[in-house]
Amino acid sequence: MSRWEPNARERLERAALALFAEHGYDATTVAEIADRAGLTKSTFFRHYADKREVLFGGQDMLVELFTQAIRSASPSATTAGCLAAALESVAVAFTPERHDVAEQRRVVIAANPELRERELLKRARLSSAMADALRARGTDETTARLAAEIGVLAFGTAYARWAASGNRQPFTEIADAVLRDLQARATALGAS
Amino acid sequence: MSRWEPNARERLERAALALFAEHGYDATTVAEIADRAGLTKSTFFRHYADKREVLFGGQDMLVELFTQAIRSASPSATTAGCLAAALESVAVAFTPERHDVAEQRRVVIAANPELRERELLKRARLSSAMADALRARGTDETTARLAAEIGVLAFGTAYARWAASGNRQPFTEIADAVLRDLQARATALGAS
DNA sequence: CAGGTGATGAGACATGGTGCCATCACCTAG
DNA sequence: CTAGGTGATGGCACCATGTCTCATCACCTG
Repeated sequence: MSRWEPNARERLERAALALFAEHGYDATTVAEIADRAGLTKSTFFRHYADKREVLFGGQDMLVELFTQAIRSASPSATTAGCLAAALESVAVAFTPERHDVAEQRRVVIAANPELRERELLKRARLSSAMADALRARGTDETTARLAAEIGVLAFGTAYARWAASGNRQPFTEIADAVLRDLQARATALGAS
Repeated sequence: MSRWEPNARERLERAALALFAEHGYDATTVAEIADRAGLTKSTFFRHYADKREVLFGGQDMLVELFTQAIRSASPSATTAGCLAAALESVAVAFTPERHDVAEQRRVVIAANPELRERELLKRARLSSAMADALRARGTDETTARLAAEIGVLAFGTAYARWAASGNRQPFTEIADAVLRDLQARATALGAS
């Protein structure tokens, strides 16, 4: 178990989540996280730009899934159809066996303003990437931004419901229902 | 010009904006800001929770204006009508004489990821407050959240256009056009 | 076995941010 | 006019985050 144990990132993420859940985010120092992972502060910051990032390792994959789904959608698909496809494509990241970790992570983030702020940044990046992907297939500027915002709102709502304690409903079903609801309300709102 | 010069907050905000514009946000220390304002680091942190906050002093007023406009809207007003009223009510904060400072502030924030992140937090608070105000007048949960998101998107777009160099169009006109555009797109998006 | 490569360790350093206590201006009671 | 109370400030110690540089070590390759 020397210096070259593999999976440094994974070890750091596990250690961080466990310590945050036990003592809280503020009361946990980077040195403690690194210690628990058998590493040092230096190595932590070589893997993560700051302390918050250790909880957001999977975000790049999420962005990739969203944009890939939109890029590979049929040219004749509607914008709303693209949103549905994008939401469906990320379901692979929210399998039942990841449910417990997701819930733990959700609680930790919810308890700390600094982490909620970082989550907003991640959501904004997601929205921005979706808008780019929509524009790339010819959607006009305003619709692209609006649809991306609705998509992120739907994702956030669906993720929260999926991760909430006790709810074992598949992510796809939740996301589908949320998106349909939002779409209907958008119609009513625009028509008023 | 001793210890008890008044308007400490205002002096700190001016000093901070000037230094950020000249040397950049990162290259400016809190001690330098305080020095320039004739104060000390201690006093800075007594007025602002952290270094970023010094650029977001007017946010509470913005929230107040938005929610007040929605609260005082006619019970028979549509949700979209509430958004329009809210956007119109904040125009008092964006008078021509504040244009230059706003533009300077916009540039500083745009140049720094940390500050952009904080701006997202402020927008989220705005959205949350608007959704609360809408719910308070009977709007259903989903519509309230969606409308608040659209309202903030409209505000952000309008503010950016208003503050952008050279544009001297009144805020009200810009906001109105942006909101109408978004409303039309929302209809089309929902109907697809 | 010599050298290159890449991840890690170690420690100095600046800054952000917190906490405590002393200081000073102003106000008010007596 | 003085004594004390109040509130904003200064000064300083302190810890954690985050940056930087250099040494170290494992592994691989010629």
